[in-house]
Amino acid sequence: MPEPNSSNSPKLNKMRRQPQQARSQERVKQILNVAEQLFVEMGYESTTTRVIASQAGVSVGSLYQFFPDKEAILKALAIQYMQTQYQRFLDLHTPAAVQLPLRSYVDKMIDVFDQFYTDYPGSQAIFEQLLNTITWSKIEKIDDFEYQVIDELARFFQARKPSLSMNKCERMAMIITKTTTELLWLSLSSDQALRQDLVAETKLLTWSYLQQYLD
Amino acid sequence: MPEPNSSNSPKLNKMRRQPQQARSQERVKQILNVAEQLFVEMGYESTTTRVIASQAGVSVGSLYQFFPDKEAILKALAIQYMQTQYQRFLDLHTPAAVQLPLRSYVDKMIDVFDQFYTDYPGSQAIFEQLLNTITWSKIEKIDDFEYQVIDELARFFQARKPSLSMNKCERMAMIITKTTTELLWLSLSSDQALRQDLVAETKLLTWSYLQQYLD
DNA sequence: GTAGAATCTGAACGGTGTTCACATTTTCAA
DNA sequence: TTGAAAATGTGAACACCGTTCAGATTCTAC
Repeated sequence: MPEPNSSNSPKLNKMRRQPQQARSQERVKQILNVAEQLFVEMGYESTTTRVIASQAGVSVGSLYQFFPDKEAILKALAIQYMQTQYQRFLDLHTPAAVQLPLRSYVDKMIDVFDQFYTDYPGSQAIFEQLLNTITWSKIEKIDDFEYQVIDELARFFQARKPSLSMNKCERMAMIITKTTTELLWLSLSSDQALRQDLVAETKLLTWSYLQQYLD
Repeated sequence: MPEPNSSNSPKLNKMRRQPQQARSQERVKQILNVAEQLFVEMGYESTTTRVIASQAGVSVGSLYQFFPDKEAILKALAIQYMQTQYQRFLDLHTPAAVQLPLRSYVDKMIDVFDQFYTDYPGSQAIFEQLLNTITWSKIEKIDDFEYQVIDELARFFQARKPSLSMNKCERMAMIITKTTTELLWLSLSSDQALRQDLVAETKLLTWSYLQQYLD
């Protein structure tokens, strides 16, 4: 059977063929490392597959053995970052967090995302390139992560105030996720002074809105 | 002198050569009409300059006589929409508006933008394509419009509460502009029920935040 | 009517992402 | 150890894109 996964592997067809030998896996890492550096330095569009391959010490053909197209490389990088970002968000939601004053929780939550971008400076460029590139309709896995964040946030809201319907909680979570994401991105391309100010305003905005329902 | 405007015309170099004959002006309109339809139907990337030209009954060379590159066509369409959007926003800021209760003003302002997207359904797709395409750094004219909106809004805030510093007003305006833009875009790709809900929540969010400073 | 400027044309250019027939390397049963 | 099958690697070739430009065509004005 020369077909590893014909066309019905909904979760792992990022890669054309799963690398089965240690050598291949090392090459995939090399490609991702080189690609990230090039994407950040020169931008996605200006980075050609030929250059990625040559810098990684690999032929173009090999590159296309692991990734179905150029976009898949960018996606793979973005997904790595999104996974760690989501994990940090999950870690925040301890049972104790439900008891926190609303304002304290909001501050901590915004700080988690702000800190993530500080700890992984490359993620900003990768996310940016991804949004500018992808055809937007159907990003499959990509906004899957955003939906997970919204869902987790909604559950947290309901734990705080059980009288609210799950539907309402999801709307609130959607609003908060979208606005904070947008504002924190804006803060990333600002100088230090404006950045701190924007983070503070984001907290105030989020708290003002949530106060209308929770508390 | 075969050079109409060498390189120092900062405001009108969207077009390579200003059409001087009636025939040319008609062709430019044709190109813009055809391009808008194709961009909306098939997306910016999938629409080739060859197809735009042929559908408009024009050669590729002619197309490049009016527009320096493919992106300029998309920009020209977007700028048309942004101008009318900005005008509607300006019309809202009558002297009487300063006296309105905060909640009423917020409702009206959000409605202006929501109504704009309803009246010009094509604008959504054009804006979307633009954001996905443009290299982000330096969009010149594009976020010039956003800055004008922010500036106008900041002046309005200070007229409402003169004790606030202009700096603070600008920060508030920036926050409001970014968040409402994001949320209204989200509402556009939602079904009727969710859309109305999102517009209502956007108003609540905006009002909750502004209340902290104004009032 | 005609010189000269404006305009139009589409084959040609340089560059891109992607493929594929073939060469090379690894695996593993005999 | 061996050798054939499977996995992997290669880069010239392909299809297509945005863009240019030398030459043909049309318009303007005297």
